[in-house]
Amino acid sequence: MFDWQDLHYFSVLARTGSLSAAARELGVDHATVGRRVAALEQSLSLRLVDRLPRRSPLTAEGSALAELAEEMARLSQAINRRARGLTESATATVRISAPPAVAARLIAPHVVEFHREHPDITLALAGASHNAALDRSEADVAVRMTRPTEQDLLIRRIGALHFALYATREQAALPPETLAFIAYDSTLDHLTQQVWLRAILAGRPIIFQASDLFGQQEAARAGLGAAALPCFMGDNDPMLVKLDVQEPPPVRDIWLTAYPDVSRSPAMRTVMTFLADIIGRECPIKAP
Amino acid sequence: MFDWQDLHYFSVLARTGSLSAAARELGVDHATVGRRVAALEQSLSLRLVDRLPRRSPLTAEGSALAELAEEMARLSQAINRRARGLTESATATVRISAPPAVAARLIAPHVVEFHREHPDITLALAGASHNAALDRSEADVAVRMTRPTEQDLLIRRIGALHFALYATREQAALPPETLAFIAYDSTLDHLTQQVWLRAILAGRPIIFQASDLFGQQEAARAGLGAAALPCFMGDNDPMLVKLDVQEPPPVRDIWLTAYPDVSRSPAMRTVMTFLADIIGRECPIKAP
DNA sequence: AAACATAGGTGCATTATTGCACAGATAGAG
DNA sequence: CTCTATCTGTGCAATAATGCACCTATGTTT
Repeated sequence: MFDWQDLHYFSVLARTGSLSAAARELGVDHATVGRRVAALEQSLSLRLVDRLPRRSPLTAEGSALAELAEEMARLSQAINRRARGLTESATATVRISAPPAVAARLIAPHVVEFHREHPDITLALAGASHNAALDRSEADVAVRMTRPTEQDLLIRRIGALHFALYATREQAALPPETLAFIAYDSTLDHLTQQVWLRAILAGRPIIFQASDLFGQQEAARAGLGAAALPCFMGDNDPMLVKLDVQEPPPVRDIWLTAYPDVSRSPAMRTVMTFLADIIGRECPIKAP
Repeated sequence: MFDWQDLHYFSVLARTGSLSAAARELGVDHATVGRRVAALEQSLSLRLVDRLPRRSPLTAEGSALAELAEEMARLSQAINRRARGLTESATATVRISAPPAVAARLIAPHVVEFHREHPDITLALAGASHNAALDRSEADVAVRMTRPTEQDLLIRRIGALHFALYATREQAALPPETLAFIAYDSTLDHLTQQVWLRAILAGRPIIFQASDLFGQQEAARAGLGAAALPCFMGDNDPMLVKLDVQEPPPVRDIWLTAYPDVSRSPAMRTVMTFLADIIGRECPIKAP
């Protein structure tokens, strides 16, 4: 089988009429075009080109083959177009990584309206406790509760997450000194809201430990005790009320991060705008 | 534009399912196939293949492009077939080499009827004193008066060339001891018919030496003397008559020779049959 | 469970291809 | 007719591609 690239060079020679013109279009030396076409002739055992001092007209055989070569050229252009279409539709699947609660309660509820406005963009939302590695393409864009430290990332502050203490009405009506508490397990003692909760215990017990906010919320709804929840969870739960606490509750910045070259694509811009909007509305940076 | 040969390698990978299988079919190293497909992916900005430890399945995008690549492959096979067809019609010009007299007087007069029967085959007839080098493609087929010695040639005896002494009627009517003779020059003393002629001189002179049979025939027609000519020349010349000679005239075999692979082509078979027929009719192996 | 065969990735030496510079030829302009 | 610009072919140095050997991983066979 002949080298398909030799045929490519021949097809351009056939269309342009000279080695030099073909070379200019292909971005190679005229000698290379000459050698490639000669290699094709040898491979096919056929004279495709009459070699004159200043011209290289096609032979009759060359003209016959040029038609098929032209068809190959059209196919290769179709492949390029198809590839571009696939590339564009490939970036129209945007993968988001966010802390589980943020993913499930802050972002997921708004995906319906996003999809209605942008049916051509598919969102893939992953609730992840760990920071997704953008450098390994684990996600295209990430929502983080701590400011990313990587140098080459695009980083934008999009919101402020307020926490508060929540319990059922019955639990809230009890004498404060009889309250019991719901918290994370001790592996997460470093979290800002966990530090705050331990600070307000005042000798009162943590009677339930859960590994995520969902479990804490469910236990609080069941009347087990009081839990430190993000306001977007507590405020939107009709069974829970906010408890007053002397110590001011913590606030954590919400960050959006992605690689700059990826974030330039239209689909990515659209998704990043969407995330900034809903998080900005639910967790505004400036207190209302 | 991507390298078309990269696409070729990808099309074989797509069809065979593995780098190793593609490499075997293409006759290259599996590493080369891997690199070529990677180059294609880079050029198209697309992931075509999932790289697993023992497999390289196509991605969805890869499958989509594989269809177009397969179409390119079919076209390239059509190009090969078309090229072979053109090559075969190119060999429909058959080049014949024969001794000059055989070419001009034995073969050339019959080319008209050959062409009428085979308008698609072009004959190129060369009268050559030296043996055309078939190994250097100086001719496709040769008529020889000596048996070729090359090992790998196809060799066939197609006729017997009879010689005789010819002169005009006036010369033939003279007393035999007064005859003068026409011969080749001394560089051709080794020829069978020249040896025979010198043997029948009986002291009579060679008064004219020519380098070819045409010159000898023209001198004989002019009444200069007697010449040893092939019968197909002498018998077909109304101005010449055959002279009786006691010593039996020589006979030389006529050989047809060509390379076997070339002689298998239909055009070559047709031409070789034509040569064997006309030479067999004019110079039969068995005396009539 | 162990051994064997095969697949894919990678570094490096070898081989092939390419670009560059130059020469010869030709067509067009002055 | 002469000069200029451009085209094509070729030798050689530089660059790129390939094959080879080796390593790791996996599936199959014993």
